[in-house]
Amino acid sequence: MSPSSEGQSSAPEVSTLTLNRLSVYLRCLRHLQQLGEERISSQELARRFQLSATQIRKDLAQFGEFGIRGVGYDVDSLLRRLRQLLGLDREHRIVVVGMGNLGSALAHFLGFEDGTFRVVAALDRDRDKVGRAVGKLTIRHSSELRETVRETGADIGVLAVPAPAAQENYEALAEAGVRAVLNFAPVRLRLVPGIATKNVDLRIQLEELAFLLARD
Amino acid sequence: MSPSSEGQSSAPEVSTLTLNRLSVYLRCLRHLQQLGEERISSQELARRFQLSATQIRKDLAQFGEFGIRGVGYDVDSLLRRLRQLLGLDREHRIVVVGMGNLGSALAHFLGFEDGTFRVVAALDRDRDKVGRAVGKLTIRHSSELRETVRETGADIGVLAVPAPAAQENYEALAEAGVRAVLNFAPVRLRLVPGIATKNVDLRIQLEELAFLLARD
DNA sequence: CCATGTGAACAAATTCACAGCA
DNA sequence: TGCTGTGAATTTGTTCACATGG
Repeated sequence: MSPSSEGQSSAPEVSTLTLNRLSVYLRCLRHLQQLGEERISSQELARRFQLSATQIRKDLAQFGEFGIRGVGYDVDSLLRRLRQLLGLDREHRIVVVGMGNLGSALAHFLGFEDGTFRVVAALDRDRDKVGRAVGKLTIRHSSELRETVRETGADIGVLAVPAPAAQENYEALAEAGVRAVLNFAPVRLRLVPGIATKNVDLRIQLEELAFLLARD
Repeated sequence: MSPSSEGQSSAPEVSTLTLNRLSVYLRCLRHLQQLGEERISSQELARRFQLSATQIRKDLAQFGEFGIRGVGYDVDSLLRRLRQLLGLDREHRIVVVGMGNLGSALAHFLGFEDGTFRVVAALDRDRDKVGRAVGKLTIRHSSELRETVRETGADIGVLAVPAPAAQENYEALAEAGVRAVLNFAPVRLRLVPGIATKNVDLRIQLEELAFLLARD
């Protein structure tokens, strides 16, 4: 099993690897668009961003014929298709649970001003933190999770609580109606069916670097 | 190419996937050790933490025979072997570049009190931030990177600067003598040979969730 | 015996090589 | 002609099934 556990979907099964590359392509295209480029070939895209041309084509071809043979891809329209494909044509609302260092930073950091992701609530179980401001938000108490999700229409939960509190808060998020969770706590969650769950484990990343350092 | 670009090592080539699972096993074992468990079979480990027993054995077997046939693994000694294998038997020193929300949080968060990773310096290019405290550290100016790395013996750099400044600061870290970099900036870095480089891209994680949400 | 360690079977992902179309 | 889209070949990763040995 991959260290980043996945949720469960139904349709033609697109892999996490592919999906993450689509995000990369999307970013590259945004960049090109800002540079005023109108067309790009897989070759050129690969060269500029250190990607694989064949893989770009394979990845895209999974979802339809987006390119023009002999020419390449139209930057604007590919951008549009990718955004749609990734579900970025509507805004996602994020509730962050756990207002420690990391949680507070994430509450600031995960809001993008482009109508894709917006942080709509910040919660903590520490009563002393409740009422404090985090950016434009006011911290609410964790016990108000259900109301918060209902009122704000949050569909994504970000877990930034200490490890021992993670499972409990994860389940609370699921209960409260969130459909996806990004977990920063260093634990293996017992997954709730129907909730798309991803782990971001910073210690694991550091340990990988430590291994590579030990190897030379 | 994987969205998390790897550095380059020499020896028997162990995959990122395996490596990350080893980190997971390590964590599970720490947990078991705290519970006072002395022995564990791959089966039992798999059951408790939702892993695959065969895969645990394959992963471990790559590095030697750690188990006792008919019995299982000795928690303590396996823990020791894994720590050693992952290069966690010595302390790694981290310098964080970029003291925005995320950088400051990481400076707090990435220090573990167990002799494996310690944040030894925090830098920013904004003169107004220089001199401020972040935890027990005082922010220094980015131009002092080289001296900072020399003085502190930092071997890992954490990049938490805005996207446009990432490449430049990445190369500066490499120049300054750091051997590994964990990049949080949402860019595809042009890699410096000999520098182990990993990307943690939070937007990509969110976009994966967005896709999964769009799919039902 | 029983759980590890492992070759062999299988599955997934990537790369190759080229057919097909603007 | 030149680049996309794609089957076929290859490589990489996972699972199976069992021989091995404490």
